[in-house]
Amino acid sequence: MADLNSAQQAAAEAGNGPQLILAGAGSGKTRTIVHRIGHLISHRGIAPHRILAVTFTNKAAAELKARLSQLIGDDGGGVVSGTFHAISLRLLRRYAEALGYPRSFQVIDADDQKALVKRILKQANIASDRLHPSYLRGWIEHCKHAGQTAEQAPACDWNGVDLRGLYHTYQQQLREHERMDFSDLILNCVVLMREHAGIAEALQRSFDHVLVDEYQDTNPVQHEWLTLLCTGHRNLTVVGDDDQSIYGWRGADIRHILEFERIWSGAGTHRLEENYRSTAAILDLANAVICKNEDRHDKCLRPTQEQGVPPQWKVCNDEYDEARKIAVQLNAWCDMGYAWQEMAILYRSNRQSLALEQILRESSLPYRIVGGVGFFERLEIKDALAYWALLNRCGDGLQLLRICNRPKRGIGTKGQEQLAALLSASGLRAHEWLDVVADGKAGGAAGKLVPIARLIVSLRDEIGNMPDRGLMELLERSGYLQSLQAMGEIEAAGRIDNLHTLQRYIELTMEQELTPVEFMDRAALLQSGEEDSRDNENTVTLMSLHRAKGLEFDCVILPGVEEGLLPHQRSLDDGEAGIAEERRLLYVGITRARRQLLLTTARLRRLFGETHYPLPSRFIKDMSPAILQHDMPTPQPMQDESEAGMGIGSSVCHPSFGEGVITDFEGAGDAIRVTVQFRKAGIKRLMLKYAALQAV
DNA sequence: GCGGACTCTCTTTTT
DNA sequence: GAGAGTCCGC
Repeated sequence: MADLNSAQQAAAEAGNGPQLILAGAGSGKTRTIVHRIGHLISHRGIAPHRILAVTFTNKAAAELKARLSQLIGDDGGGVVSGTFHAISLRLLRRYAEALGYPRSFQVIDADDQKALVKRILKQANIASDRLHPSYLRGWIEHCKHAGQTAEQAPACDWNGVDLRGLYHTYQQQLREHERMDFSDLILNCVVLMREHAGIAEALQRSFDHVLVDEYQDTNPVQHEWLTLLCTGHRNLTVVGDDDQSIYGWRGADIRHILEFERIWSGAGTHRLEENYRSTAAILDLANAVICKNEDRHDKCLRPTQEQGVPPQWKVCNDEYDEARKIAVQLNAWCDMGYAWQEMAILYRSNRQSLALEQILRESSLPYRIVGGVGFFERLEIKDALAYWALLNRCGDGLQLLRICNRPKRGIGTKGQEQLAALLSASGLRAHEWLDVVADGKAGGAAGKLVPIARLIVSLRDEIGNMPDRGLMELLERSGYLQSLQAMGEIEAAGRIDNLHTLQRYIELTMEQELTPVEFMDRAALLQSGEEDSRDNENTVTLMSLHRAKGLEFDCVILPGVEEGLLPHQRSLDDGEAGIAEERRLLYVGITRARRQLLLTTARLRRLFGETHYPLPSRFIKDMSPAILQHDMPTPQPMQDESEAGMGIGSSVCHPSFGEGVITDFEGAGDAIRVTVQFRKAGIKRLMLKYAALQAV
């Protein structure tokens, strides 16, 4: 406890009952939560396995475990910790049968989920311009986040389509495939507790204390999950920062943290406002941005570090110019003695990584991109896992259909439909049915599967009880590896490389004596790169702002601080709430930085083959040049600035060119010539005297 | 059923 | 501008 300041200590030692810990960015949140767990164990005599610690990401869960082992040793002493999804899945494995699912059900990933929704719409003869698959998927997700099953969902008519009915069909199909989607993991846990008092009581009795990290990002169904679990002892400790709530689109409701004290009567509240991470200059900027938001717990980050150098804002010509300026800055930081791994580029949209990647590669700067297509989402990995699951007697129909024609075995759409029907009629699990196929007794299109079925069945005998064996042989002898070659040599080499990585991963994981089903769970829940060995490599990190939550770097660059990108175009539809969340996103980005911070804006940005002329983000206005150094060629104010209310960065309106922003000027008096970046008309240089510009 | 060429869409963030 | 979807001839 000696490591803690008084606020942290009070939070860590707080007594029973609901506790709200409002922890600003960089205020030692994880340290406090770890010490609270340590305190519960060593001072209050709570058994470690009766403490449940919930996080949102696998990375945060791993971090928590590591810090716990550091503090109390012994592998964290048996504290139960994991993401909402991982813990839910663990519970469902035990109780799935109460929901009418076999215990061996699998998780469906985003890709297969999308394909399923499409198939349902096709079967129902609904064209995508009438109801878009992604809209339906989104609507169903939305219901699930709100805790509504297909029966409880509100009736909703969309262009004459009954959405609730389709939700129902979707759930039926999932059930037929013995699959749950990500949201089901949480919702089904809640349903389990709602409908089975016995199970609910058993779960409530399993834990004495529940702690939740990043509480600002809980959605209603997660809230109910916690409520059901903590009914009785009410020992719920939540840690979070309403200013960092950035998952509204995933159903997160910021009111859970704003109104915690009302929802949980008698709750203790603790505020951690001392920031140990960033320089005072960076915190000034962060505070200036976030204090403009209205619905928030009133608090302010207090610096403990030195003043530091002022953050900078650079305006660039286009995304390539931006990337080049970024490369120059990274090199400059390197010369100052910062390591590459202490630098990060955090963007709003993953698409922004394209130009950055290109320029960084040309500049021979070491970088790595976090995010994008995850390891377990790759085509060859999904194929291989499908083979592996069938080999290890846990593969389902979706997996059989996935590999039935890879490599080509002459089974097209019709053949696959027939296979699905045959499998369903057999009443067997897909992996069991393979035995029938191998005997040549399945008939129809299954005839084409006889060789592969025989291969699998014979390999099963060979590997016996060793799930880490046989995969590569199966891929080789089935002709799968050969079929990859059709993609071209280089591409195939990369994919085969991935398959070897998978093989190593299987061997490594199987040392922990997991069952094949448990292994598949891990693959389903694990995001790529999170626990990658590449974490240790000395490279600049590129990732989305969302992914950066919870991380910190000495040097941070936030590219694309523009209208349309930050705030994002799509967020504007949500009005004030949308803008507020975008502002928090910028706040999260700023507070990732310890020492150095650079914001950039491009005057021209090409997106989807179209050219845009974005204006600087509205948030720039909240960061005065006193706290954000504007990097402009001529930083003096214009003579008539006070009179016309204009200067560099001012938004203006022109009678024919429309809206724009002043990016530069030259000359003086009547001869002032301004450079204006118009939203639609592009860059124009105009005589201020005659241009009839109006300040907006 | 397959493969090639063509068209068309769809572009925020993730467990 | 790329990836997915569709059509068509073999």
